Amino acid sequence: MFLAESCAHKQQSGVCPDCPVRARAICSALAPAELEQFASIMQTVTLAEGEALFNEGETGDYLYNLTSGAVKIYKLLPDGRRQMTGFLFPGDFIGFAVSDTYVYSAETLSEVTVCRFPRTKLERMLESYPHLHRRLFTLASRELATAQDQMLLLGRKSAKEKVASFLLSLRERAIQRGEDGNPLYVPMSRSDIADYLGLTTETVSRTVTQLKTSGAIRLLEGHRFQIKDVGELQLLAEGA
Amino acid sequence: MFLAESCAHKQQSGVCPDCPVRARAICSALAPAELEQFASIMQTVTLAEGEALFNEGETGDYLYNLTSGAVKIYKLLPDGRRQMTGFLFPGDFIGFAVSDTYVYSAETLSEVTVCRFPRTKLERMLESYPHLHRRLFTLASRELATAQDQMLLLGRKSAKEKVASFLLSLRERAIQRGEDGNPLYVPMSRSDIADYLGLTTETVSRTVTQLKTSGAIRLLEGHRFQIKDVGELQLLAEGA
DNA sequence: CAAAGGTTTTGATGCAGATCATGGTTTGCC
DNA sequence: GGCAAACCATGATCTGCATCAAAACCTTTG
Repeated sequence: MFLAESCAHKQQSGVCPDCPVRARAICSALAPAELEQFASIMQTVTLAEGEALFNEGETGDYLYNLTSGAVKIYKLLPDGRRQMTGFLFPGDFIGFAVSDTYVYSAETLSEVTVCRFPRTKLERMLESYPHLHRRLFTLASRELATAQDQMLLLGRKSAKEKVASFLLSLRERAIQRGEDGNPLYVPMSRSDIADYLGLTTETVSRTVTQLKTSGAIRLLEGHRFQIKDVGELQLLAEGA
Repeated sequence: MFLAESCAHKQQSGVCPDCPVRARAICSALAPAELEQFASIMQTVTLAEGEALFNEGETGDYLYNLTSGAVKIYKLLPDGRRQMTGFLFPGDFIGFAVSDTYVYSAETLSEVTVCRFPRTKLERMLESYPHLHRRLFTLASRELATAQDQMLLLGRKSAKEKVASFLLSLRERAIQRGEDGNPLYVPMSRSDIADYLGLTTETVSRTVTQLKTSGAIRLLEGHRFQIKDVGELQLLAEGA
């Protein structure tokens, strides 16, 4: 059991354009014949901007792997207050359910394509490939670490620090996906960002204007941010 | 491969008093002979209140399983602001490192005993028991779900909602460990609670007083809270 | 291209919780 | 017993961000 010949991967996450199962996390650990097995239970689905993949509380029938576009996941309070818990990009998994229902809602930020796996079938199949759980564990641990960073941000950072940290972490992830991250594509609205950072749209807007005025960033056409001074942002992100 | 005869578990987490390896998450999936293997690389360590298990940034040489007492884990900003990312109780694992260094600090809240596993040895051994990764994945997924709840709390709840939610979740976990959860043992200081909830000690103190005055709770001797009205707290926790 | 509806920006005002300050209580230590 | 060091509670004041309001801008559609 080692890397499939058909597809020499350097990363454990991301999108693999060649394999029938597009997720590096899975396909880099399987032989071509095994891959076919997984591909056989999977469907490729395309969704328009603003569509829901699923809502919190629904039975978690499917697990998704995002292959293009971006997705937001969030939780709601009964009175409608919303907290984004993450933004997902190509290569990310969506909808691993601890219980039998989804614990958050997921909605597209752009047109997206996903690989959709029926949960029970997938879990049954995973039984036969126990080493894949190691990959999944690694992915979950990594997500947990970023969740902890986000707690630090939400609990202890100022508005300016939050926005600076947000832009830097988006950039970081873009770079990890192999993009150059500058200009940075920011597909989410002010209100999405606000709900991610525990702020209001007004405060996000004001803070972005401040960063623009101070010369750290510049807004370009089509949801793109040019980061003019990374060092400046890094200072702002941790309090300067 | 099924449950070890020596030890019939109902839960996937918690402390197993009978097994050499005290963690249910591990021992419930292993045969007695396999258990011995794990026990052979493990040390049982006792720590006094206020001692550090490790600090953020240090090389992650050990993984711990808590068998008695309580532990706090937290992250710091350069200027000393602190965010608690979790409180850990018997049965919980501490120190799974994504990178080769710890991504948070861990410190005891009381006298604790832990099982200490050298990380590289443990990882080498886990290679031979791939099905254990499934357990670990489940544990990590569960932690991720509580991290998301905590993000909702930090980003979108008021001080009163935060404190009420905190008490309820402590109670919940005490019950899951088999305690009755009322009166509730709260081993952490006001300042620890504040740093967990993204508040100041003063605000925590005032809010607790409010809950006391409104009759929802009562303070007892020895860090114990009597919860007089669970329903009231549940209403407060989500905004009422 | 005008009307309509959404999103972003900007300004004025308000307030929840931070900050600052003080005293009380408990704990440990010489 | 006395003194320092934590911890907790509570009052007075301040402030960063929320809220409220409205204008500017952008997108869609008839």
